[in-house]
Amino acid sequence: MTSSSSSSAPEARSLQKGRQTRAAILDAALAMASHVGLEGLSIGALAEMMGMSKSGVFAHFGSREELQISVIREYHGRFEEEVFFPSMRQPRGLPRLHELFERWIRRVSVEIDSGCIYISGAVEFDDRPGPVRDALASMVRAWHAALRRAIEMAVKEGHLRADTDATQMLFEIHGLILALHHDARFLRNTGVLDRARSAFARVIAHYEPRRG
Amino acid sequence: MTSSSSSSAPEARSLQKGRQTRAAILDAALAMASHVGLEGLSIGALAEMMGMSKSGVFAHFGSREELQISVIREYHGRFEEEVFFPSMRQPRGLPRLHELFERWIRRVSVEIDSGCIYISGAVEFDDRPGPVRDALASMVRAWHAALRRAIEMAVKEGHLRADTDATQMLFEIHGLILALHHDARFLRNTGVLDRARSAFARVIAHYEPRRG
DNA sequence: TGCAGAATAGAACGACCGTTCGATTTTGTC
DNA sequence: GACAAAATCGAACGGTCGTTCTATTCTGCA
Repeated sequence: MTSSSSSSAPEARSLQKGRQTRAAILDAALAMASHVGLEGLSIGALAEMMGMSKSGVFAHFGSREELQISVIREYHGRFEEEVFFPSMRQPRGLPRLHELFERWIRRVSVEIDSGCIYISGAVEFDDRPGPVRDALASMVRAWHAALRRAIEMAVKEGHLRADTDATQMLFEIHGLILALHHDARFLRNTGVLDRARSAFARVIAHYEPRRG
Repeated sequence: MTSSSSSSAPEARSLQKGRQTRAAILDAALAMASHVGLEGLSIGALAEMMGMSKSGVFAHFGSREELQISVIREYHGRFEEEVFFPSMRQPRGLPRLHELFERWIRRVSVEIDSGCIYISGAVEFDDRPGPVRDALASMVRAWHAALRRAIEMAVKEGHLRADTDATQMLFEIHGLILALHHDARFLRNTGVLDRARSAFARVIAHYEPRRG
């Protein structure tokens, strides 16, 4: 990989080799799942994609179900890192809420290779109880709770009306994301990003304190 | 099979037997697909559910893909019959639009055994070109076009502002349906039907002519 | 450098998949 | 009731699936 210096010692040795390949597998699995869904994940196909044997891949997870859950956790981590954490650097209230939404819609519609597993997974595991569904649901709920807190903060800051129903507002905003995902990814409509943005502005405006 | 009267003539003979069983299979397939998705449809499982052989089921469709498309068409027909046609009996404009929405949200959230294939299929076939996706997309688009017409009629009737962007409004309403589907079926939240209703009322109010 | 243990390969398993084909049963018609 | 056609069955096919084993290779530490 690299020829730096005379020392042949592996540069990145802080992790065992296993952790590294596990991370690489997870990376491929995430890309795969965003295309064919969590249920479409196949250890064989993953192995071929990685250039290793099925059992080699399998050994890192112990079961297909555990692989699916690991993929969900991985997605959750990236989602936090790309959407949640950066938005926390914005001031409380509307600025932060706006940043959350903007990063969210980009994540959902723009990054082509990384379709939203929260959304596709929700549909796939509608009617299928089990640990995968539980993991998925708990993370979606965590994300929704974070959004609700951001809304409630905006209320406390006086950016939104005091009688704002945060859950109701979240419901409406979430709907915009889902419509964006649907129209952009399935119908392949153009201009939907701006539709989502202007609808978001309307929702915000409705919950803003009476002005003028 | 039956001992009624001296005539052994089959009571319901207007259809060949084949059509009847095909319809019965389609019925079971629709129920199955709404639980496990169009991709989860399995001819073997369907055969067992019907009490017949795999090849017997298979012969009615010729391929799995054709079965999936038939299921989509069947769903489309039912959707028209339960949502679209009855709503056309309402007067043009807001009454009709309201009826369309009300029947739509019931279809999506209430009828447990008949989850919306439009929604689950859209996610499943996000990234999978082919005839199944095409069939699904064309029917979703037809349904959206019908809704857009209903909105435009409401504009013409003077129930909505003349400068209403019908596509934008449709986007927002569709989002409410998707949020309802998500929260009701995946998160199993309660009270979401009323959330959708009140959000719908808000959307309508926003596009209504300035009053007072 | 050697050695324990981790990592990977490879083959095999039973199960299910969609599909094909020929045999068999059932149906509708004269 | 006979006969052609339609409907259904049953077995088999090649393929993929997740999973389990037993070897083998590689890695990291003494």
